[in-house]
Amino acid sequence: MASPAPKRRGDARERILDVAEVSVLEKGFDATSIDELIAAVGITKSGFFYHFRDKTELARVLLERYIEREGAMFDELFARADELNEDPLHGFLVGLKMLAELFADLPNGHPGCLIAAYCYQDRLFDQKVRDLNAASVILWRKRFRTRLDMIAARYPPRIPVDLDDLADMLSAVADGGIILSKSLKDPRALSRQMLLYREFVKTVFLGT
Amino acid sequence: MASPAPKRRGDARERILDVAEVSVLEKGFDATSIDELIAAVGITKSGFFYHFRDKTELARVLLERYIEREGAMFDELFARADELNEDPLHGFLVGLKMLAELFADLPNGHPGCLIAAYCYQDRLFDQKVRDLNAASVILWRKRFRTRLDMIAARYPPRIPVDLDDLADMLSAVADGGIILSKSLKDPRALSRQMLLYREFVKTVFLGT
DNA sequence: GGGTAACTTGACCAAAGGTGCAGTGTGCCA
DNA sequence: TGGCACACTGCACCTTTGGTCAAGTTACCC
Repeated sequence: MASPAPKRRGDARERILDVAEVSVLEKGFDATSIDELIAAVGITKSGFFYHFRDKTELARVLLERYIEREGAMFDELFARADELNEDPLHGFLVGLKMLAELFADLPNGHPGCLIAAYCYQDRLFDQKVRDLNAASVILWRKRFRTRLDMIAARYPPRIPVDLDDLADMLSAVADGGIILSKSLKDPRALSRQMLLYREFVKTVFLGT
Repeated sequence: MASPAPKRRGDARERILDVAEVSVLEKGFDATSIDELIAAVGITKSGFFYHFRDKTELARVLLERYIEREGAMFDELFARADELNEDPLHGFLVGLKMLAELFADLPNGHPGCLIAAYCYQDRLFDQKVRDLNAASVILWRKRFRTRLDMIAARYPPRIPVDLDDLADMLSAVADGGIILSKSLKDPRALSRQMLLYREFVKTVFLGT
């Protein structure tokens, strides 16, 4: 077990979010009770409502934090991969391999994608949260589409694919791979799917 | 709106399952209240507990029904595709195209995959349900792996891929595509991802 | 030493899952 | 025609959970 809730004053809000995120990914948002969160964090119910107007606000803040954090992580990873490579294709391929290794090294498997969890609990959230969700998917598409454009400029695609779709496919394979890994309780499944996507990208731009 | 719950005697159980499935895919299992289900079906709470020991049993029966129904649907679709083609590769490619068209023609988009929904609510269910979930993923793998083996026997792969992984990728792209479609509220995203997977399969066995 | 952020205490409410059990109407089989 | 079983209804009651309200306390910063 982890340390027994040291009750550091002042960071309760962040700790609520940490505990809530794990719980939402394991049980869903509705099943994540406020009582459970405050017990884990070591505050009272009133303390919770001091930080969040209601459970809806928790959902929104949770998603905002997730989008920002994961976006930064991906940007950083692919920026590092680019530093090691002049060529945009090889930079992307190295990035995908690093991503696969990162996923493979998670000891308990990937904890899950909040975007995916939320879209299967759509009706629980308000329009603001749903819009945030959709916007983040578009953001992922743009993120990778930019890279694919740079690659396509140097390596004309050997297979006719829409680059928006190919960009979306990274998200799809990640989300699908997480579901495989979670269902099978096999952390490696996600990593293997990422490498398969990498193989596809390689083939699109370099051929067989 | 649909017809106003005709209250046909004797089929309440099946109608509970129908309503529950939609609700679970939109709100999650915990947020799907028994009160809501019995109101939609037009029976009492006691009526519900006559059919299901508890909510856990509803979850199990729901998943069993889903696995059986979707499995039969896929088998039928690919069997039809095979009838039109002597060649296993072309049969599979035709099947994938039919699948993409099927997805594109769903007026309100794909309702969602219960396997995916359940794996993001894992801790809500008992071991029996979790095992059922994992077994169904293995079953999907076997289903497509058998086809890929027949294809590989005639068309040696041009790209080094593990055929189990390539079989799993269909599930992954389907689940990931559903998440894309749901998040973006764009029913076509799933269909496009399916066609991209089809392009990959084609390239693996035929080259560029 | 005063103010404010970050909480606590405790009372209360409605909705939801769940239990227990007696009763009822409808169709089918002998 | 009788009777039995299936598919429910009706009602009383319990606990947990989200949420509200008002008033008080504690630590830290200026």
